[in-house]
Amino acid sequence: MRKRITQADIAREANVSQAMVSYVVNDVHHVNITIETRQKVKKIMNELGYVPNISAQRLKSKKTNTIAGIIPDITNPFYPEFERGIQEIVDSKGYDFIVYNTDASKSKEKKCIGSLLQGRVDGLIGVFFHLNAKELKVLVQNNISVLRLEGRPKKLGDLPIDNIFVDNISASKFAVDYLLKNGHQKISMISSEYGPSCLREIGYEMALTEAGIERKNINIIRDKFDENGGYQAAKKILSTQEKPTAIFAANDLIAMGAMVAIREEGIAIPNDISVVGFDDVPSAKLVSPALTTVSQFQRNMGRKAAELLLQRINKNPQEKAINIEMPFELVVRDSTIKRSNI
Amino acid sequence: MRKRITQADIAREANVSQAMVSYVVNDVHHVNITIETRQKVKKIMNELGYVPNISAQRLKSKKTNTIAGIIPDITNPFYPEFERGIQEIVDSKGYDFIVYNTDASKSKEKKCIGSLLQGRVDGLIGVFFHLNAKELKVLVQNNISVLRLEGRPKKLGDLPIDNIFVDNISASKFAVDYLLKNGHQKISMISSEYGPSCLREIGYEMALTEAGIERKNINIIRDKFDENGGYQAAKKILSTQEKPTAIFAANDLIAMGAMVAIREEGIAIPNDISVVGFDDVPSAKLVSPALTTVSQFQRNMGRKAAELLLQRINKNPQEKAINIEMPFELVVRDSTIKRSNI
DNA sequence: GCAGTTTATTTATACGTATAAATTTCTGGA
DNA sequence: TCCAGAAATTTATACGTATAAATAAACTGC
Repeated sequence: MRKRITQADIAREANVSQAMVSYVVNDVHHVNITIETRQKVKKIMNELGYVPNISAQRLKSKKTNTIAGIIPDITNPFYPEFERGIQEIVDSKGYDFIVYNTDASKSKEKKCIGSLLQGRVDGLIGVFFHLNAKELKVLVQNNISVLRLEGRPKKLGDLPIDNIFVDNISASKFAVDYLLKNGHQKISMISSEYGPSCLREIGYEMALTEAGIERKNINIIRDKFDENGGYQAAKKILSTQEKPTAIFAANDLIAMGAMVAIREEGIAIPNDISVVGFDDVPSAKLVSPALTTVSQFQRNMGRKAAELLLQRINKNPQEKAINIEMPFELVVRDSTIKRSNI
Repeated sequence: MRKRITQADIAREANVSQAMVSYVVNDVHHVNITIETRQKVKKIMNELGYVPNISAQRLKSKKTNTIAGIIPDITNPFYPEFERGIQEIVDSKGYDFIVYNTDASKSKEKKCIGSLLQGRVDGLIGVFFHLNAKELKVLVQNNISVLRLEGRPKKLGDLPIDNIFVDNISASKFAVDYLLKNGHQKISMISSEYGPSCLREIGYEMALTEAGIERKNINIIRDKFDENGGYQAAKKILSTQEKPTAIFAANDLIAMGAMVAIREEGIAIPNDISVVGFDDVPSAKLVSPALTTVSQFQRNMGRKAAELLLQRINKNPQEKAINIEMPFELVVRDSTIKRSNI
C-alpha cells in the first residue's frame, strides 16, 4: 500500500509551488503558465500517478457532486428503472448517486434527512410517503435542493421544492374507463394504505361514478402493496358469492399476487376475470397472461427528474418551485378481454 | 438559506476553543472536560443546530465511511435483493453506499475503478465480468478493500481480494440432476456469453455426461442474458423437429423469456416441456406456472459480503484473501414435472 | 535605460475537523 | 503557604485542495 500522491508531492518533485500544480491540474485559464512548466508538471503527475483527493476538493469547494435518491425499496421493481434513469444523467455530469431505502417508514425517512444534513449531497430526488414540504424545509435552508416524485401536482408554496408527477388520478381513471368500455360492470379494486394508492382509488371511483355504476359495485379492498397483499385481497374478493368480472390493482405486484390467487381458485384470466395493474414493471410482460397495466415510463421519468434537479442545483437554487407533469400510457396485454355477455 | 454552523461558531458563542467543541462532539474520553463546559457546549450546539461537516471529517480522518457496489445492472432483478442485503449491514455501521452499474461492459468497469481511485470509498463489493485481480490491484495499493462476487472459488494470490461465491457448477449440476431424476433425457440449455453462464454450462454438461446422456442430446444455445435472449433462443430450439422435454436456462430472465416463446408455440409447461431457471428472482414465483429455479439467497449473500468487507476494512486490510462459499437451494415449483413416459 | 505592462510564479489563506502538545488552572498534602 | 501533580483548556498543526493577492521576472515602447 503506497502513499497517496498529493499536489505537494508533485510540486516538490517539479520544483514548483503547490499552487502551480493545482492550476495545471484544473487548467485554470486566467492564469498564465509557460508551456514548459505545464508539461513538466503533467509529466510528473503521470509518473507518480496523481489522483485528486475528492474529500479535499469537496471541503474546499463546498460542493459534494453527489445526489441522493430516497425511495421506499429498490426491490420494488418500479424503482430500478427509475434509478437508472437518474443515474444516466447524473453520471454524465460527474455526480455520484447514493440510494436510500426507507421501506416507506416515517422514521427512516426522517433518518435520511438527518443524514443528508451532514452535507453528503448537493441535492436529492425523493419519494416521500410521510414527510411533507415543511419537514423538508431544513434541507433547503442548508442549500440542498429537493425534487419529489409525486402522484399529482402539488400546491406550490414559497419553498423551492420541485415536483415531478404522473397524474395518477387520470391514469387510473383511464385504466378503469378502458375496462368499462370493454363491458365490465363489476370491477373491484385492490389497493393499499400508502403512497399513490389513494390517488389511484380516486381515479377508480371517478370512472365508476361517471359511468353511473351503482354504489354497491364500487368496492375497494386494501392490503399490503406487494404480491402477498394482492394474493390475500384477491382471496377475499373471490370468496364472495358475486364475483367481479374485473380487478383493478393499485400496482403490478398486487396484480400479480391477485393473479396467483385467481388461478388457484381455478378461475380463468381473462375469460372469467380481467386484471389490470399499474406501473408496467419489467415482469408484467412475462407473467401469463401478460398483464395489462399503466406505464409511467420510469426510466424516462428518472432522467427528467435528474435533469430538473441538476438544473436547480446549478442555476437557480432559490427560484420558485415548479410541477412537471409526465405522460402515462395504458399498455394493453392479455390479462383483459372484452366482455360480450353483459 | 442560512449559514452553516461550524465548531468555530459554537466555540465563539460558548467562549471556549474550537478544540473543546470537537472533544465534546466526539465524546473523547482521554481528555477531561468539566460537566459545566460540556453542558454549555452541548446546549449551544442544539440551539444553533450544529451538524458536523462530513467532507471535513473525511479529509481529516482519511476515511470516507462509504462503500461502493459495482454491479452490471440494478434492473436485473437478481441485484436489488443483493443490494439491500449489503445496505442493511453497511447502514448499521454508519457507512454510505454508492451503486455503479457497468452494463457488463469492460469500459464501464474500468471507469468505475478510475472513479473510485479518487478516494470516494473505503472498499467495494464488485461483480466483474471483465476485470481480473491484477487489474484491481491498483485499488488495493491505494488502500481500498475489494471483495468480489464470484461463481466459484478463485485461486488466492497474494492480493488481499476476498471472494464470496455460490458454487455455480454444483448448483447447476444439481438442477439438471433433478431433471434427470424426473425422467428427462433430452434437456436443452439456454445460456449467454457473459458472467456466470459458462460455469452453469459446465454443471449442465457434467450432469448429462455423468448420466451417460449421448453427446447429441447435449445442446447449448447462447443469446443475450435477458428475457429477449431467452425468447429468441427458445424459438430456435422449438423450431427443430426433435424438441427437448426440458429446458435449463442460465438465469430466470432467460427462463421467463423462454416460457413466453413456449406458450406462443402452444406447447404446455410443464406437461410438454419443463423449465428450470437460476437465481430465484422475486417474479419467479409470480409467473405461471411458477418457475422452478435455484436460489442463491441474494439478500443473505449481500449481508455476508458486506460483513466480510467491513471486517477487512477495519481489521486486516492486508491479510491473506479468503474464499467464502454460500449455500444454494433448488426451489421446486410448477414449471417442472416428473416424466412418466420415458 | 527605465517606467509601465504583461507574464509567470509564489505566498498566504481558507475550507471544517481531529488531535498532539503546550499551557493554565485547580487540587490536596506537607 | 507552597508545590507537585492532576485536571481543564488552549494553541498549533495537519488533512489536500483552490484561489486571491503578492511578488518576481520578462517584455514593451519611447
